[in-house]
Amino acid sequence: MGRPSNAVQRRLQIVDATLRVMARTGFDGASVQAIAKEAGLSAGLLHHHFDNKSQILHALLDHLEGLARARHEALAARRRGDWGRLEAWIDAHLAVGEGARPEATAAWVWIGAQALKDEALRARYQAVVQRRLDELTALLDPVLRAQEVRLDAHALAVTTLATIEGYYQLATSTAVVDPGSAAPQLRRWLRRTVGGQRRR
Amino acid sequence: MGRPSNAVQRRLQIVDATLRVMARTGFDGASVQAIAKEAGLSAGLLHHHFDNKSQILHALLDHLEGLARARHEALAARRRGDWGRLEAWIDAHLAVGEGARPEATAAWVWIGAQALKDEALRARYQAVVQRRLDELTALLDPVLRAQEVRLDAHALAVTTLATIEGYYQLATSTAVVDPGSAAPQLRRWLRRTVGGQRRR
Amino acid sequence: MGRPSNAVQRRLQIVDATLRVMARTGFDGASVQAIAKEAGLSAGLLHHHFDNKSQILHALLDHLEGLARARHEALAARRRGDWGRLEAWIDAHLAVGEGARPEATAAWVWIGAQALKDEALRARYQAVVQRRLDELTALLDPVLRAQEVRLDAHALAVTTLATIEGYYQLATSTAVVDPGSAAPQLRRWLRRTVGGQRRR
Amino acid sequence: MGRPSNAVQRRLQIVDATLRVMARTGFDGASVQAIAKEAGLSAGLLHHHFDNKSQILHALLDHLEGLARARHEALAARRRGDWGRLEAWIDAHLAVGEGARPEATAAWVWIGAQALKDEALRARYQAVVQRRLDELTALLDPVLRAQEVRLDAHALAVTTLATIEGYYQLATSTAVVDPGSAAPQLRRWLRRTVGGQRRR
DNA sequence: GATGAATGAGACTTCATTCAT
DNA sequence: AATGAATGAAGTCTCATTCAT
Repeated sequence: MGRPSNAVQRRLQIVDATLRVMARTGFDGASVQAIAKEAGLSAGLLHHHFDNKSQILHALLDHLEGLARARHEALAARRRGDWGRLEAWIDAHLAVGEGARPEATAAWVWIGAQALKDEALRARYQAVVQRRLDELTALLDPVLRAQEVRLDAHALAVTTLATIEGYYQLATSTAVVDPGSAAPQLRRWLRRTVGGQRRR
Repeated sequence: MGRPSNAVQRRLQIVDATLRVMARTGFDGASVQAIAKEAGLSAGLLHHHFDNKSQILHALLDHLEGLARARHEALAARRRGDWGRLEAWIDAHLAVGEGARPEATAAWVWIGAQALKDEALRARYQAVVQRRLDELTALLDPVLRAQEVRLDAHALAVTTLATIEGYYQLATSTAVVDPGSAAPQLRRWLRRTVGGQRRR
Repeated sequence: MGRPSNAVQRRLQIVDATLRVMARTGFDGASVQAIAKEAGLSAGLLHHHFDNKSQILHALLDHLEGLARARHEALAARRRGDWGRLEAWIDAHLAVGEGARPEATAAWVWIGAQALKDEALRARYQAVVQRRLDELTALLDPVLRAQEVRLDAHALAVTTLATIEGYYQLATSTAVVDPGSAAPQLRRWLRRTVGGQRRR
Repeated sequence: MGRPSNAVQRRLQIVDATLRVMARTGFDGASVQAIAKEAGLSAGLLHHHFDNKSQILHALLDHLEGLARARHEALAARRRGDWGRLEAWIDAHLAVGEGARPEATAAWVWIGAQALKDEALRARYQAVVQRRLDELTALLDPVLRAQEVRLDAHALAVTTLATIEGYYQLATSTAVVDPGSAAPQLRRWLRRTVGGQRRR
């Protein structure tokens, strides 16, 4: 009885439009009107599905985390060993090519920027970052142990994540970074760092 | 003969107020009125000294570059050798403590964000990044040569700069990074990377 | 033969929800969506049972008049004599306690306010006021005659009704009126006014 | 130096436009746009002089109190004796004619209505009502004493004020009250109440 | 140089109402 | 009868910018 709900699909449609608009025109350009237009919907409808604009960003943040997770799982399925799993994670978060969404990088940077002003968003953003840090630490730890390298896995994870975030930033706002080279470069550096003295 | 011009001082006053406002409330909060209030001036006066808001950001970008340059020169004066100069550069851009301005970090992130929308700003932002990249490459090159390490100095500079930018981002929007540990951590990593096989 | 109509019950349900919402959040808060939520119905259904929002107010006006009438009848049944009937009427419209609905007072004030904007509502509101005035005049007249007081019953009715409306207003928007004292106070004043010279 | 401020005059202009709009179209019609149009100003300018719409109502409330006070003082100057002062107060708040502003009545009613939703406004509204109550009590007290009438001046003041408020309400929303007769009627009633037994 | 009034566009949001199901 | 999606107009407010003084 009654009209069937299409809320889930519509919300995804709105979030995806936000992703595209943000990648194209930054956060300033991502007005509710602009998002509505990109999604082919009326501005009023966006408020039927989200309480306010901030909620759309929250949903986008979840969406981005989901995209990264999905990509990681797809890539991890093909790799074996501690090194393989670590590289799969890095490729999932940094590499271009199959399954990558360039818009996601820009959107992620904008959300990070907006997180300062929006307290609730900041809390969620920080949680995602923390989660990534934990994942990375867990992946680095066995590698370090196997190589008998005396390095703090957590500290290395922070630096690695910073590098990834920095690549995002530079790739979004400048042309000094070749997107395709980021992942190989980081993999090389990590291998060198971790394995550098393995034969000592 | 009229009153003496105080334009230079006023411009600096405005730029510095922008720096503080941006660090506190992000780009969204940095309205012309808010900047004027922070500077203790009227909003109209800001447009007397700058054509438009974007010009204030341009000036702030220059100001930030100047701050970093000044800090670098101060630190470099005390260091000797290729390693010393490289570490001085890193400390100038990343370390806390003497001469560091925490607000500059946040403002830099916001300017990077705004650069996407504002084409002219993006060009200048990119130029600054390029300049830093060149400086860093020039500092890394002799070190790599001395250690007889076969690494592309430019590629290493990109990764290093990305790490620095990423630290900025993480420090501004989250609490997962301890600001004090960023510079030592990066120095350690670099030494390991560059010097790792120096004894081979 | 189709399902039996529940229109009457639904309309009452909607009107009663409006009464509660209005008492709680004023006319501003009484959006169609808010009323629907309070009633546990969908907003669309409200327009199935009422042509538009104004019609709900019309129905609420009728409902409020019905409530007062019912209360009056209940109270009048226990009283005898001209004085008794007059006091029953006053208690029905002003007294707290048994059968009184505090929400009705606030809702009545809001409807009076809205009546200015909504022409059709104003006509009905005015009709209700006129009816009350007539009732009050008819009740005052025999009392005045019996006391051989030379007062215009209609003029006295207007003032009395104004006092009642004023009590509503003050009780709704301020705390300067003790709701429980309004009816006794008005009764006392009336007795004094009407009976003041009865022994002349 | 700099442009001279016309803020006081502009604020008054805005408040007065609000008074007129409210009297004509009620609170619903008193949108910021409508007020701006009535005042012949842009909507943006209203927010230059008032933080938000609610502040305009606050100022209007003050303005209305000022109007009543001014009228009272003008009328009181011509009257002598306890009775004279009491009647001057009543005429100031209720009578039509010289110095009376019919719009003020309607605006006062709307502000009372809006006070329920707006907590800060309610506090001020209540303060004004309380002040009037105190004034009225102070005026009634000597009259009651002189007549050796055993009546509680405060209770009588509440009822009198309620009657006045009720007249406002009825005059604003209905046509059952002849505005010109309100003040004489109330004076007559008061004289009867207070003086009824003076010759006992 | 400096102030503060003034504007107009555009931001987010709410809401009564309509319509497909 | 009932739901919930959908719309479009209108609401309040912010803001970069211009202009009179």
